[in-house]
Amino acid sequence: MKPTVHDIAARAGVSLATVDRVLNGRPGVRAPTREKVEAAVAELGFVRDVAAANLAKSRVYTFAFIIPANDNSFMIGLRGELEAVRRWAAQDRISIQLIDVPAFDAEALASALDAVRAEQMDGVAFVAIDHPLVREALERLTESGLAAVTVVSDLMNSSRAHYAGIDNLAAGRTAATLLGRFLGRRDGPILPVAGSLQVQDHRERLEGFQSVLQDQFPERVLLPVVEGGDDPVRVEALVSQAAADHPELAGIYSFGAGNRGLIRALAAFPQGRHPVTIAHELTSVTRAALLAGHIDAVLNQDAGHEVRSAIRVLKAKADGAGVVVAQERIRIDIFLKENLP
Amino acid sequence: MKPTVHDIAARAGVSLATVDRVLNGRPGVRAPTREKVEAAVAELGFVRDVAAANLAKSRVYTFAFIIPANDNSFMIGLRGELEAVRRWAAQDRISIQLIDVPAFDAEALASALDAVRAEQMDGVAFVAIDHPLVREALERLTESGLAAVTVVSDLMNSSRAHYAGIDNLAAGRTAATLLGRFLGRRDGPILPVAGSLQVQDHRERLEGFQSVLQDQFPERVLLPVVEGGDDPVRVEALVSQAAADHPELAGIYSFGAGNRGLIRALAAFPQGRHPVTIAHELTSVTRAALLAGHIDAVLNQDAGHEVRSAIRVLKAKADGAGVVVAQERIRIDIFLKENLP
DNA sequence: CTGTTAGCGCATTCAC
DNA sequence: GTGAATGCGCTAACAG
Repeated sequence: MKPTVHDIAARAGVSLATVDRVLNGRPGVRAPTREKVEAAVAELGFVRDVAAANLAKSRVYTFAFIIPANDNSFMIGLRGELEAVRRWAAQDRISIQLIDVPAFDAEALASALDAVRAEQMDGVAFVAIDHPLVREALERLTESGLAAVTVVSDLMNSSRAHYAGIDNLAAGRTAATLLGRFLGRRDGPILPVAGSLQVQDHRERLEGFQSVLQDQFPERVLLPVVEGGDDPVRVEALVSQAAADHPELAGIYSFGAGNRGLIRALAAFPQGRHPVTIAHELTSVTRAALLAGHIDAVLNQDAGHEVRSAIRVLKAKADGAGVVVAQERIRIDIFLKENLP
Repeated sequence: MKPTVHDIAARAGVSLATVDRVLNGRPGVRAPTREKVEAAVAELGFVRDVAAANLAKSRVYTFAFIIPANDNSFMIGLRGELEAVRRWAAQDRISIQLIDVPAFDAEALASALDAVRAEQMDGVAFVAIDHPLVREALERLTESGLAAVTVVSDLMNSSRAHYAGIDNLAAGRTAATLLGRFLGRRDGPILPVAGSLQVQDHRERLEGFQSVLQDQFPERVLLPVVEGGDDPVRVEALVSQAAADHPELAGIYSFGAGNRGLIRALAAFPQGRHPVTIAHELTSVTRAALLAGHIDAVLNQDAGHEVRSAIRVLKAKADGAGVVVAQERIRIDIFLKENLP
């Protein structure tokens, strides 16, 4: 049988209350007593039963998710996953509060973080924006003992406990390899379509893409990157324009949102002159395009996995427990028509 | 506050014991009393606190994993994942027993299943072999109220509660698309290398592969499949032989184990005549080969995910709870050099 | 058939 | 500083 607090108390010759004080690092125990208890814990290999502890405390974990009020399919999907996970999480006594902030608004994000700090929650997950205001708010947060994890977009060299998202540099590199190899000997330039180069993720994807292209496919011409602002209408216009300017257009790497516009532009290409296209995020739009043959591959980050991972990590931090590292690594999923879920 | 058994008892005008009897479907309650309790449960929206219940019962979930004593890297990795998950699972009061059976031995598997049944465990996960003896043992198992899930290899139209593994037909189709597109206009036949066509998984992969190849790349010649028996030595000999017989060999799809032999054979190819190669399962061998450029893509099933998924499903069944469906779907991972974890 | 009671492993008042 | 007692939500004897 696993040792309990009773066993520890007996072994150390003290009462339950004292054991509890030591275990939870509370004051009011003389050093020699504390050492006796710690020795007993080590000798018996005691590990506290978190479930029982939570029951006794009637503990409810309260986590906040700060999500940009962005209306693209990916963010909508993320919200959906969060909602779906809520009931599942409730069974584990964890309650999740969803906080909306305007998209791309560092100031709003920073004050949302401060608000969370004021509410004394157990942890917070947020889609990061790399901005001094956000960084400062994050530091304040972690200094108050709150666990913070970034989701989808990271904040390097900060005090966040974890990042639940993909390596965007690697994603760009993957796209380049796939596109280069799918194109084979087919001539023609490649058009990179960003959402916004203001965003760290997109910059990283582009950087990875360019680097592999130069390295592995040096003869391939890369057109100047265009920014669609994650807006279908603008994306459609930009792609159509590029098609007109470069009749030989052979490939497209779309690494922002607004893929609805991309698909519309692609549908206008003449048969057989269809550029090889790779896009990001599996949504109803990209899924349909993949099946229809308009898109050749989709790189995806699993929003559900990201949400669940963030919660697991937050809970582990709150319990002072460890995580299964491999389980928390978010993969760069490659979807072709054939391996669609 | 969430309602507790006390609230139900008060609302229904009965005692805790009676509530408990109804909740757990135990006999000894008159129909009208039972209905009163059920009404109270429904009205208050009561859901029982599984953690508290387990604490009261001192419940320990006991699950068995029946794994073939196969010494290929994938199975070794699977064992490793199982081991890694054990400590994590122990925190949730779940104990996992690992049972070895000789590989490809239906009779041994069937008696292992019977042994598990005799031991009154809570659930069992096993790598299935499609054989009448196994099917019968499985039926006996589930009829005794045990939950069973298949891992890696499924048993269709059986009473298993869940399959934690990939769609092998889709995997074969994915391989064909990737290989066909990577080859582009390069001439030459493709060699399919199986482990054993006795195994359902391998048959399915081949079937999917052939079907897409005929459909999408009808001009491509597919050589007769060779069976390496998951043995590196035999695989090396077979691939070398094929290379000698077909100097123009352009592609290889290896969908069994023994990839160490495949890599050795590939290393002997002259520069620039290297066939485009796709293999299964990311191991230290295939990872190194991917990085070295000997292999072009690896299709993978995440053994850690499969193990954790099997455990989650088994636990959910034992609790009579539901699962997050999307979380339990095992993806066909595509790994290129660029998106290696 | 139904109710009372004592715990599961831990945390938290309150006395001493 | 330390200890005894009570309860978290639920189950499982044992009575009645």
